[in-house]
Amino acid sequence: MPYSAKHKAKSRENIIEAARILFNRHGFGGVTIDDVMAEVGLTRGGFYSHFASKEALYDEAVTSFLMGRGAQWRADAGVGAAAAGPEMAMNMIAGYLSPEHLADLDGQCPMIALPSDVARANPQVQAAYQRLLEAMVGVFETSLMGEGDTARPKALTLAALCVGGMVLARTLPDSELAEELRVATQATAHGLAAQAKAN
Amino acid sequence: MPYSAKHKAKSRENIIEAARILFNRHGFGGVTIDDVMAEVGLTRGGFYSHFASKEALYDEAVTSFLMGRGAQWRADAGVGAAAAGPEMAMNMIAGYLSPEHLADLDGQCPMIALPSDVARANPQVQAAYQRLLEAMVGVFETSLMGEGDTARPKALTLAALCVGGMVLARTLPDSELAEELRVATQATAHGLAAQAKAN
DNA sequence: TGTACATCAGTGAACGCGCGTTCACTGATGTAC
DNA sequence: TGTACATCAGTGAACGCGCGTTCACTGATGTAC
Repeated sequence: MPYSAKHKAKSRENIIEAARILFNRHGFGGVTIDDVMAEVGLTRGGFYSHFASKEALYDEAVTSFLMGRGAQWRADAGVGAAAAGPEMAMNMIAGYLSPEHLADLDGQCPMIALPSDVARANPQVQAAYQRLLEAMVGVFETSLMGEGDTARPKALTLAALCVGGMVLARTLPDSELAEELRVATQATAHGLAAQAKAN
Repeated sequence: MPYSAKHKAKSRENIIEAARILFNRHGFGGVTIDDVMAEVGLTRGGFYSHFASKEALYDEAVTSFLMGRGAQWRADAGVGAAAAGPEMAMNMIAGYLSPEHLADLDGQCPMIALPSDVARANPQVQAAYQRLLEAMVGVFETSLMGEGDTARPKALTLAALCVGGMVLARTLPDSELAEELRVATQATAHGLAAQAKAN
């Protein structure tokens, strides 16, 4: 048998990683198969021995964020740690609405980079996107569990604030206004997460 | 002179109106010049006697929302009325995060439909988008003026909540989750807008 | 150890289609007389 | 009032390019003997 067993799997991973970054930067329509393959040092033709179509790659790229960097974020925030509390939500908000995340075009969360693309993509891609949101909401909900009935709606609201703030900040050409928006959104989100259970 | 003076202007308006709706539904890349012209009963070739390019049309379509339906919304919310107060913000939130707006693919605010398109469009389009946001923030800020220092950041946060909630709800394939998100976001936004100045 | 071989990841030319844009032309309209 | 005319909004064929996808081929690799 030619090539080691892992050779092709490695190429596949490289392609997905390159795709995730390029899609984040330029959107689905702004990236060509050529772009992706060139990025990993391969040529156009080989693509279809790895993926059925460009859309299939898109799906994989979104999912890879959830499993990779997204999982890292959740771990950093304290998910899975023995004592889950409001500080888990606080950590997530601090990271998601951070200046670093706003500046990180390559590594950013696809929920920020791709919403209008996804709204018109096939159901598989939309499902991958929804899993991203559910993971985020899940972190908030777990973190705020002590609040009882208000935990769930508050978790959803925090997700909308995080994503909404970043989407708008990313889209605005005026970077001062973008930063003002990021700061205001972050402060409010922190406030909501820290609010006493009495609410 | 052939044709009445208003004939061409009317065609131009029709094209922009059709474009606004189609772009809202399908995004920039999902709409062709043919689609737009066919919608108003004209043919492809005539387009370029009205607009320099597809991107120029995109710009006009976003701006037309601001001037048309967007202005209507602001008036409905009470902008320009003698007594501007928190209820103006409440009205805006009620309308923006309403089930009707969520369902209205054609008439929706372009900030919801097009964020990732715009983030990669030319500066002129981005500027048009920013004016949309500034109009919305302006309404909130005016409405909350009584709060002093907190009015501005709160206005920005409310805009992020409104747009973020709708963007996510629109993107989710699970309509129950989408509705849950819309309701939670709306409730929080209402709460923030109504909060005592003491905050 | 060295050589022939089978496999298959990757190559790159070609295909086909869609779409933004151009352009020579048409025909409906209002005006001049 | 009626007719010739100039204008220009709109027509539709054609162009050119990009890009997703296909396919016959290549050559690097590990195995068999």
